[in-house]
Amino acid sequence: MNAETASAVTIPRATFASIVTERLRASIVNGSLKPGSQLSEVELATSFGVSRGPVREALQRLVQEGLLHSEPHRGVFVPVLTDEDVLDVYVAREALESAAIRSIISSGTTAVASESLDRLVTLMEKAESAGDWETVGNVDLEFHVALVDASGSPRLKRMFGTVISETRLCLGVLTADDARDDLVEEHRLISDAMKAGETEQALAVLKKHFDDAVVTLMRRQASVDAAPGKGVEELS
Amino acid sequence: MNAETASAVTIPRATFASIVTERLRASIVNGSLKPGSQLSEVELATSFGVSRGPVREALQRLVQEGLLHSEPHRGVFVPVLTDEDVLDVYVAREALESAAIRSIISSGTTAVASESLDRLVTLMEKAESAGDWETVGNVDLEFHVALVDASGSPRLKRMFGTVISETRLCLGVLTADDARDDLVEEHRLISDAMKAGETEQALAVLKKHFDDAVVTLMRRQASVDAAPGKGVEELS
DNA sequence: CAACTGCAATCTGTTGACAATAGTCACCGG
DNA sequence: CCGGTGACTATTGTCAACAGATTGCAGTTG
Repeated sequence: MNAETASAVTIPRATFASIVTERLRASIVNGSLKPGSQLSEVELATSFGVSRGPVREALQRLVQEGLLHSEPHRGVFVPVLTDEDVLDVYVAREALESAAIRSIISSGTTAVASESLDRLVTLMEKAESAGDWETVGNVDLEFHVALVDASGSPRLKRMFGTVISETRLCLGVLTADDARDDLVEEHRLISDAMKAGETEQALAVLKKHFDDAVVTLMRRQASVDAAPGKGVEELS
Repeated sequence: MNAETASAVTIPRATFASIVTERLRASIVNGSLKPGSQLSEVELATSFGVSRGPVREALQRLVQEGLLHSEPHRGVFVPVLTDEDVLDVYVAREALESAAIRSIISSGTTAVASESLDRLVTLMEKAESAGDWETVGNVDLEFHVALVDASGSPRLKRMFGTVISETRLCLGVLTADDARDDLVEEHRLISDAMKAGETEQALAVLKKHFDDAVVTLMRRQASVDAAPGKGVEELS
């Protein structure tokens, strides 16, 4: 990460706009930028050491990705995800990933897909037995990205990129609390079902996988809401 | 069009960027801007009578919609859709619209969905009997947009917006040549199947609908390729 | 005659400043 | 005490100019 940043500063073969976009996206999904907080163009511009132009471009991109919310003449804000949003993210994921599974199996490229998928599941299992839940969470997402990648559809992949970012947004970091017993196993089941050409079986496991994730997130969100949260603008 | 321009000059209630975006989008989907051609920022700016800022913003929006292709430090181009692209667009559409159908039926909001869907099908049938193929094509797309809208999923809707734009891009204007006998009827079948709660039936018709569209587009593309086309850069 | 190197033109990327709109807040009057 | 009106401020929309990069051409050299 350091090397990338350093080379970016010295030799911006990538544009400032794309750099700012990446940095902002990372800050949003890893939680550095708290949901609900406002992002000022001038503030970001000075903090990044660039002009408003690239910042403006980056903000616009992220708004269209759904990672930021823009209120005209008010400002852009980090979105606060409601229960409906969480549900909706998983509706979108199911749509995309189901299509990917169908596409992979029907096109007969299951073998190459399973190879990378299995590798990731093995990684997950290792991280799980090591109790490294953060890695489990990251590899989890990698698995699903690899799944959609394997479909070979640029558009599925493109759309999934934004949705997976939103997933990260509402996921934060995975902790031991969120880990279900069958979280890792479900990935193995999906990969195996695909390998066996059992389309319906794979889709069923995927759906269960998402349903479980949603209830876990809902429950966590409920506990956060119940807690005397750090209201940003309540008692100012 | 004149009125819009005039009001825009005097009272820009909409921003220049959004105006340029609309105009460009229209030019792209209706074919005024030939695929493969480069769009110069300064050229567009002068032709629209605005600065490069708004033009740049408009171009960026369209790039993210998939209606334009950007090569860093090179410029933005109107994409040339290959057969794989056409296929991929319909893979993406099937993913999204299938999910929409499932979501609508399972959430029991089929009644309200069918109402607007039926209305559009009726419009299509009228246009068809009038031989107005352009209207048939437009209402066709409206039908599918309404279908995804009815799912009530903001993310499905957002993703579909870009894909439907790409569909327009590879569709151009519908002519009598492209019109299949069962084109309009299939929409009625989808709506009816949904109304009856026949999920699998609706999905099957949708798939056939897309498969037919793809072969039609492929055939047309093949004929275009075969024709001694106006190669833009071949014989310079 | 072909290939390589250097230059120039043209485009994008970026900047800083200006202008206008909308939201906010304080003040005044009823 | 409450409502309206005014100015103020923050943010966005827009512009013209500058800088960096890429492409194509021309001149030169093997």
